[in-house]
Amino acid sequence: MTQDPLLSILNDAQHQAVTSDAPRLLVLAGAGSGKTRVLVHRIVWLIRDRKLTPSNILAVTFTNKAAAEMRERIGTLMRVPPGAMWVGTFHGIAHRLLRMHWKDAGLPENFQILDSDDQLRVIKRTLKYLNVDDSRWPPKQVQWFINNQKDEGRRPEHIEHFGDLHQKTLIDLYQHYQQACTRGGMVDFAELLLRSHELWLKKPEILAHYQSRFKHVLVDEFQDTNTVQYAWLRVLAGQQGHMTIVGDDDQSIYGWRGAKIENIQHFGKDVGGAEIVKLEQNYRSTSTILAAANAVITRNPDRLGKELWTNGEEGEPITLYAGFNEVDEARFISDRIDSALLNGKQRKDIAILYRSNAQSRVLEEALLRAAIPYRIYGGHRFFERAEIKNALCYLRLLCHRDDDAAFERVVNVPARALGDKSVEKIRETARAMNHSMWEAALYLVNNKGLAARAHNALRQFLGLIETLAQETLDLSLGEQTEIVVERSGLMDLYKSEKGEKAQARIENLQELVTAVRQFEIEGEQAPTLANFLDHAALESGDKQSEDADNAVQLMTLHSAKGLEFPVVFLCGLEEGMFPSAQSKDEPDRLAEERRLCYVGITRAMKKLYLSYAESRRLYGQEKMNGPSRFIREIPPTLMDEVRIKSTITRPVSNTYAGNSYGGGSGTGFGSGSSTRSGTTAKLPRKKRLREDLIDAPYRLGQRVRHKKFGDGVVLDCEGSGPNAQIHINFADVGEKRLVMQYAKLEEI
DNA sequence: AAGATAGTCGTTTTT
DNA sequence: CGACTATCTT
Repeated sequence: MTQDPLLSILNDAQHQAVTSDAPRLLVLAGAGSGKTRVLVHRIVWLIRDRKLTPSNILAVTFTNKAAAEMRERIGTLMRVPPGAMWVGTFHGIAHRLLRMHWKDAGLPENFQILDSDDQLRVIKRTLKYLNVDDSRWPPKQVQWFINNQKDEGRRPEHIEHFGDLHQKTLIDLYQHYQQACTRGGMVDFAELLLRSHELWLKKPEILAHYQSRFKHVLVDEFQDTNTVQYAWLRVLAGQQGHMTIVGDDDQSIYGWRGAKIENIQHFGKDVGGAEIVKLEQNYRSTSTILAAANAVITRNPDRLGKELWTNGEEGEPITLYAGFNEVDEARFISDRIDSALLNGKQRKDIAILYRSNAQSRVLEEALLRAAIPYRIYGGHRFFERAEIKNALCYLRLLCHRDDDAAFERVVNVPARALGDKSVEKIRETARAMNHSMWEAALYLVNNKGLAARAHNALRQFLGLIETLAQETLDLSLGEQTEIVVERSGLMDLYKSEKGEKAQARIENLQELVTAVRQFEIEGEQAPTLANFLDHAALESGDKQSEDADNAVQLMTLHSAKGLEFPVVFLCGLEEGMFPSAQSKDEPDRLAEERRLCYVGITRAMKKLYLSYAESRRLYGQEKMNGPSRFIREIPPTLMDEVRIKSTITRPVSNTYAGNSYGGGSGTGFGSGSSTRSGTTAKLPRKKRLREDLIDAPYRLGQRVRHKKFGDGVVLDCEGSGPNAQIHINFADVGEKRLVMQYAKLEEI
């Protein structure tokens, strides 16, 4: 019994959670408490000991990454891939249901998924059509409104406007937007969920089928569920179905996008009693880090209540640094990273976390100057990049001519003399005919409804799509994509442009072909183009070379959720930054900021650094915000405050400032003239270290020794071979340019 | 039909 | 301040 691989490795709480027979189980899983393990083991236990079949189980997550991990771990533990088990994201599962029951859901068989970019375009068009002033109703806000309503399960007819013109207009826009979607057979992300919820309500026999199939529903990150998601789950589980929900109210950080922390807070009451298991033993962090996390989060009201503990070591104290300004703060961080690397830490073991993306800039510059390779999370994902979306829109048109969003996007890309007025004409005609733009375009071409130039251009475009569709009919997906990328003219378009950007676009298009081929290989039996397009829409593609490159990780606190790093720098801890200015005066929002801080602290395994800048340049103005209240909430006994006096004098130049910092906290301003940002060399923002590494005789950041100049760090390499110029920052004499063949450098 | 330029705005992100 | 957009200009 003790050798049972399923249960023997679990602690008591985990064991209880895995083997509970309660029809409603709430697992309150603290950070680093083994929640995925519990989910995975519970699923396997249900199959083995409660004789469920894989098809009786539905496991829901938020991200594709989490779903993939769970699926894989279940497979490993069961030794067979759990084929019939549904493991996926809310959206993925909703999508699957809608594909299977499209008719009952009131959708066309070939409906397309609209990503937020497409959605915004459709909304802009709707605004134009209704002649709505886009300064009073900014498209982004309209989008937010629509998605919000959908997340709350509301259709336009459910919303009251109480005679308010603004609200009335929003509802109008929602309605017309929805009509546009219907006309083009388009379904946005929120619609996937709302539709499948409506499917449950509208078709009891379908609901009954799934209720009897899914005897057990398990949900991960339950604190992030919104209203529709929760309603959908509740209806599906019904009276009979078992529910296991796993989550942590203290890690609810997505309230601003519709997540309802109440879902987890009131779950027990809501379902008429649930067994609650708390996973409080933490396997990730030192007790010092946990004590800090507990101290912060305990200030929040209305918690379900949980306190992390560990059997592990106390570890090092937390280091707190008060930067003189944001540049100084960044320099401190890059310097400490440098030492950590010297002490044998891997770059990928180190993360810098911040509240908002704008903060990454200074950090990047400091890392670049210190020649430390880094990687920034965020920005556009693979399938969202403009060139990829253009290619995808051509593919979309191939399988669905009526996809207006796709039509509009590429009808004049590459430019083929179809100006705004021609497109407007097509749009109007479509509107009048109550048909898609494709139909309208056909009509216009057949009836000579356009000026000669536009007429020819449009005819050519329509012909191109038809030809491509026919000629690639029997080809593999990969070949099809390759041909579309070529013949659409997209490849030539980017080839004619110059610069790194265009080069990257060409490479991305090539990578798209690779991605399609990969999809073909991995997918079950001969996937169709439509399958791939769904995949592209639903998985915007992590395609960011994963942890292949060993680099310091920079990301927002939100993106860091779920991850862990041996060394964490949590920076920008100032009032107004973190907690953000917009949140600090509203209790609920402040509480969410505090949870975000809790999330940040609990990412650290061994060593945590906290830092802030006494003065920060923000929007072109110097601000003195003062240290974040979150710092004060951590017991001082857990922290060491670094106060390095500016003692080292160095030659005045624009070189890296080495080990001298501006004054510590309490020191007046202006005392550290050496750290003024004006002396900072301007570094090209887009230049990433990884690209510079190619063919360089030395790795950037490589430590080298020179007979005369002593030890230094390689900053840059120009050229290769014996005449290559090596740019080195020497500890003693500052920056030097040396020629490879004479330098006689020794690697250290 | 692309390029300059004025104007705006300024958390957090997944699907 | 600087990134992004919308509008104007050539």
